[in-house]
Amino acid sequence: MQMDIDAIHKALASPMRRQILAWLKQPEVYFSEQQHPLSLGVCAGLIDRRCALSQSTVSAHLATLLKAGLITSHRVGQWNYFKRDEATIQAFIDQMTL
Amino acid sequence: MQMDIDAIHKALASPMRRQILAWLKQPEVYFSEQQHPLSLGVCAGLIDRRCALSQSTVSAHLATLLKAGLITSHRVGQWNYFKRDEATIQAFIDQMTL
DNA sequence: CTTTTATATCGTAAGATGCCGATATTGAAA
DNA sequence: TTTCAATATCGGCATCTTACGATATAAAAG
Repeated sequence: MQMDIDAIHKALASPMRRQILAWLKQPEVYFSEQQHPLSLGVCAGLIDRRCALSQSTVSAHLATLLKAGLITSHRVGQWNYFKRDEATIQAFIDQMTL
Repeated sequence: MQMDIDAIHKALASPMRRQILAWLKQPEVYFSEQQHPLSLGVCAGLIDRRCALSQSTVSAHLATLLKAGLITSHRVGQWNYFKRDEATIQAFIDQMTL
């Protein structure tokens, strides 16, 4: 599995992005209000609401996490669902000898 | 053990700093030319030479790693020796659930 | 004391990042 | 086909980061 180690480290350098990743780890805790099944992921709007930031800024953070491969996105109708990419996350931790 | 998780992530966001940490993992491989015992650490000048960067820039990178607690420094005469702080590094990896 | 060597710090410029509001896009609904 | 809702993208600032050369500091050497 090839990863962009540098993109991942840079993505993780932001507290907000680490927070988003943490929230996505327990969607049933942090996003229980979502109408659609959480198995799809969490839609951008709900993540927005948790961050005290503008919609455009949160969208950019999600794009950064996505480009790093730490999350995946899945569009359904007008919603875009995001979830952790556990395979990439685990692979990153495993190779992370430091 | 309290760590500045954010400072560590930010320190690791630079490829050059990750490279320095990697070199320091095997000083006998990368800094065998050092006259003084490697058990002291590796002196700044030798690290300088490995990086294709100015002395002042490398000094700043070392300061960043130091502030994050990823390395320690030890001055002896006119030299400043740096070595990895394995305890902090390991503690960081351990808490790194992501 | 003066000079040399090793390293840190300062001032600065270029580029990257983070944030915003405004606008574009996409799909659903009326 | 107009409108609405969800999200992405754009343009613009402000701040942070990285790099440099120049200078300061500290210790050793002469």
